[in-house]
Amino acid sequence: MTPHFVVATRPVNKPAFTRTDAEERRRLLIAAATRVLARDGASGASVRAIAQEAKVSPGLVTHHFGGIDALIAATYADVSAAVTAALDAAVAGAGDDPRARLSAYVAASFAPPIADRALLATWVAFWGLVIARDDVARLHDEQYAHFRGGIEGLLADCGVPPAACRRSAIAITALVDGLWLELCLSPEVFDAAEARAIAEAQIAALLDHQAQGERGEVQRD
Amino acid sequence: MTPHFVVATRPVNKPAFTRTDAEERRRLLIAAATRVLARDGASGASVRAIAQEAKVSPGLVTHHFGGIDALIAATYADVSAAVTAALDAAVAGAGDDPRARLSAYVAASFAPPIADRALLATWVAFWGLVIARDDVARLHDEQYAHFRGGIEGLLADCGVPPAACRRSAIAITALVDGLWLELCLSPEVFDAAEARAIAEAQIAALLDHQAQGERGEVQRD
DNA sequence: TTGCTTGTTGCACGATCGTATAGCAAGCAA
DNA sequence: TTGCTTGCTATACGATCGTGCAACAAGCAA
Repeated sequence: MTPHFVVATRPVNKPAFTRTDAEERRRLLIAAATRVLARDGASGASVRAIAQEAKVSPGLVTHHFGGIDALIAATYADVSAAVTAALDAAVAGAGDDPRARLSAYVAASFAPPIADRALLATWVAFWGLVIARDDVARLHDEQYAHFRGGIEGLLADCGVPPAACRRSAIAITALVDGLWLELCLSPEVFDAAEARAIAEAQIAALLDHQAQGERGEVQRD
Repeated sequence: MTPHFVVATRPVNKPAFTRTDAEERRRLLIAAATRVLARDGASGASVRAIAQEAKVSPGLVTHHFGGIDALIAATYADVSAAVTAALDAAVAGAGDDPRARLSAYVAASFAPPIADRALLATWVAFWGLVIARDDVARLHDEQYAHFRGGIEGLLADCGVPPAACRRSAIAITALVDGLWLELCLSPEVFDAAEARAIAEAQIAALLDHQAQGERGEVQRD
């Protein structure tokens, strides 16, 4: 017996969906992709999962981004910008003392929202794309150059001679990245405070060593 | 018109496949998984791709490992062991001077087969699993503890006081890992020789700084 | 109220995923 | 040669993947 009426699946006066400005919708999809990437990792970030997280139809991803790859790349750019903003804000709020600004940068690297297992999942997914795709590799190179440039500036303000800035910045970037990675992967080995102390000790050693080198007391390498 | 005979797809006297000892076959599958992981990354490491690389039927993966996850975990253990062996061999071949042994460790970290884009792809895939799965996370913790323990021993031989060994080892591990990661991700920014020089300069600064601290000249942190 | 623009839905398509299983056959033992 | 053990193949299954497309409808303009 077929019913002669259709059961309403929603209140008749409530819209089935809300139209949104294209750019705003893109932002919402990027935000959803960020959450899914953080929660389920790279393998879980499918078109359907992201669309469900954003409470929209899967077709919208193709419509606004042309494909899942472009959405992931846009998410990479967005997360990178958020990390940069968090680090810049920490440095800007540290006052005028160059050494304090450098310490603020390091401290922010090991504090939320940067030192976060969810952010690590996002970053690992991106590294996978950096290896596999040239366009994402270019995004990474730009971001890394930007990070290193920021450290170089902070080091120059601390009195590091220009000739040593580049290698010192690479060293500190690598140190912070390595500590950040292990802090997120195995939080029980050391905590954020110890990561910060380790980084500070290394930076102090680096600056002292360079100052001695300038005075001619020690000359290695 | 159906032919009255069947076309032979292979010489009648040649075996269609060769039987192999179970343990040996497991090794061959792990080797194939390593190659696929390095070539195509985590997303390309499917059962079918690995089986094709090993020139066997896909069913063999399930038969010998019970599932793709166990094969990937076994591959992780195998690659970790290979890295450990390469580092140990470099240290063992460096003679008796403690400082030279530490330098050999660092140099090996930035040379083949360790500093290799293919190995990075494998490692990134593993990190994704470390985040998603507890059993792989335990594998990682064991490996990291092993690496750090090795550095701690080398540092102790270099005269670093026991109380400082732990944090110094974490610092050097993070520094080398960070340099290794960026060296593999963006080989055009700096090369292996510069990575080695940067790491050596940091280690020199660390050891000098600690020696000064012991003599009471400087006391920070 | 009417019409138009376009953001959005919902479904279908082929490809590929991991896994289970029935049966074949390689190679050793007798 | 015969028989047996078991490594191995081949196939099928359901689930899920990314994408394309036609129709729908929300919301503004007139």
